[in-house]
Amino acid sequence: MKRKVTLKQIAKELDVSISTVSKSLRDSPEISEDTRQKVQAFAKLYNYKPNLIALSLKNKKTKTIGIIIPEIVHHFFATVISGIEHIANEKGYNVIVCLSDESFDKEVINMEMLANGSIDGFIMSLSKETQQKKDFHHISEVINQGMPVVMFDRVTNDILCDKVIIDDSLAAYEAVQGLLNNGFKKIGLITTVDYVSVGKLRTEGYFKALRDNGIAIDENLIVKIEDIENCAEQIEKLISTNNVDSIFAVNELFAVTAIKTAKKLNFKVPEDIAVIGFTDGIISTYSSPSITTVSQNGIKMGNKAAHMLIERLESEEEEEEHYKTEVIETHLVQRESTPILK
Amino acid sequence: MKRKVTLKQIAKELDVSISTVSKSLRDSPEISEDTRQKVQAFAKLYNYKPNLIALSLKNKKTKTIGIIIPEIVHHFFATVISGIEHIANEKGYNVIVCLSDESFDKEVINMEMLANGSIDGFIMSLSKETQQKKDFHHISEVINQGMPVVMFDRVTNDILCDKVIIDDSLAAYEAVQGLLNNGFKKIGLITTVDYVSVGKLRTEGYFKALRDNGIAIDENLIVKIEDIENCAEQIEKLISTNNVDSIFAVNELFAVTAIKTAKKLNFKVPEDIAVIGFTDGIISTYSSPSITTVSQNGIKMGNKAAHMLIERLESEEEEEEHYKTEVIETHLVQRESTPILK
DNA sequence: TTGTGTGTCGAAAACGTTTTCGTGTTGAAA
DNA sequence: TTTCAACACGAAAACGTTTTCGACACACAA
Repeated sequence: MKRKVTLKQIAKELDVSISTVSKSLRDSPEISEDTRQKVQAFAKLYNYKPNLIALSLKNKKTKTIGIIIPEIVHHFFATVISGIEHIANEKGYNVIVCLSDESFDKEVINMEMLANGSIDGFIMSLSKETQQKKDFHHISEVINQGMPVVMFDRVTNDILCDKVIIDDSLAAYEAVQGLLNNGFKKIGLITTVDYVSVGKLRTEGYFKALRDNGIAIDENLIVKIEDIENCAEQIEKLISTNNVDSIFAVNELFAVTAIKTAKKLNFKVPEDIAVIGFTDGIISTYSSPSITTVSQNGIKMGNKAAHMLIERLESEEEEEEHYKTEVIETHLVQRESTPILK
Repeated sequence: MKRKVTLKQIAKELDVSISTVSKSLRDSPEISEDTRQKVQAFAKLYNYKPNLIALSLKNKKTKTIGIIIPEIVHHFFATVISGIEHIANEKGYNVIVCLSDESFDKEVINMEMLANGSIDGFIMSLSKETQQKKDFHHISEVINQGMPVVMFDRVTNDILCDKVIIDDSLAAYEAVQGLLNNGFKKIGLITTVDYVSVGKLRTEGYFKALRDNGIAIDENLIVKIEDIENCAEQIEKLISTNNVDSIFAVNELFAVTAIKTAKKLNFKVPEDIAVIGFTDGIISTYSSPSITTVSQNGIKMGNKAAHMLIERLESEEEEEEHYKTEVIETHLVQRESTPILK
């Protein structure tokens, strides 16, 4: 077993100083052709590679991006990571991933941990608990220390920083409008509890679409799901006791559960009940029938977030208070769970 | 904006030496009660936290685990990461994730990058291209430098290190045996090309089950899929031209595609064709019909891999050549795509 | 001979820690 | 008064880099 070789060892072997070795390897003109070649040959032979930790310490830059997300076993978040990683890699950055498990405490702990030198900046999406508590001190603290933060998807107005989002409300509006355009009138809504920012926004889009079309809002058609484990029961109640002609669900899981439940109750999808979901993930593609859904391009969000963060990291010093919010466009992916919508 | 405070700054403010500050914060008995309290109070006030990069350099330990996987938008790999992260977090480690995108070159580059000091050890699963080329020099090099490596799922016998796998062959055998026990005779196989280690092993399990039951192997019933994009065509050909009574697919995607294709061709699942998949992911659960499948507990694999790596990292010096291969148990999850199997 | 470059190189600081060792002061024992 | 331990603290090295600055040798011009 041969341990990694250092500048010091090379210097000793070749009987020159450490500085000479360093300069030789960086092709400094200070060094004579002779010694430079000698050093470079030796370094190559022993496969010298500079120690990145030492460089990080010296440069006060780690070339590493910290990602904090609620969970990773989740198609959307996985695609975002993929999008981030791709750009990061391209620009010579590594990516360190921490999961909050939707817990405020874990989010705080992870952020504080990473903030102590391990990374140059954050890309994050808020945990449910954080959104519920509305406590963002850990984030503002990090920003105050001069560490850039980019938030995506689950963001908050209480923090000033770069953000990447979709227009959740508009996307939901368009989906519901699509149903209305095609004659659907009793549109059920399956959504999350209000403190989940994106759930709330999508719900607002649903409201607005109904309002704009002069349709009264029927609270009986709305299901708010707190615990995903037993969402099936609530959905079954919605479908069986109200004769909805269609359903708008704020995520894939609710949508596929709605379809399975409808089929179980002997409704045909889309003939008896049309279903539109949100987030174009693996479920929507492979469900039977496949699900018409609002695409939410995680790769693009990740790409954009990484670009924004890296740009801020590499721009000459902090041009603070010039934060941008990028909106990634969405569109309706038409599949089998609805008739073709005009 | 207040930057992070260092020992040096505290020392200067309090007019003591850096060593005194360091010792005070670590409750060294060398320091008088007075100064210790004074320093600790000051440190708390300014929210001092030691710089982890400096500690890494000093201790030659980063408390970070490097993960290299082919892709992250993949339910199984995501669960493994989740499993790793959970244990890592528990033990005070961070996790840095790199994606090889199934490319040999990216795998090599990422490994070399991380090996230069950024991490203490690797957990990895081989890219397809690496398995095809059978070139593992980058891995043996890393191991040679004294950095522990734990491989999972897609492993190779050419490298000696800790491994976490399932018994792919046995699991496949049992699945196929399950079909045979229930009277199925013409069992189609949808598998990958041979160089994918797990695909090959699962194929072998299929062979062995047929052999043990005295059933001749019919090459017409076997589809090997190279490119996942157009697997539907090959599967359609399998189903339409051979009257298979059941299908064993070596992953979820093949299984769900088989079901969709069968339905398209007006076969009923499971009545006309029963389908068993591999890997209990999101697709198997939410497909219609839901898919009977071999569970492959990614969380457990991740947990185990993390435990093995951390144990090796923290055991007193290298007790080399004592590598273990852990086999995670699997079992058949019975769902709707098959009759109840005895 | 003196002075001025020029070409090569090394010493040392810096990044932020921890830890070993040395040192000065104090008090008490001899 | 001398000696010695105990106490409290500081200097410095070490981790592995990069970079600034100074130094030395040599050649060439004045």
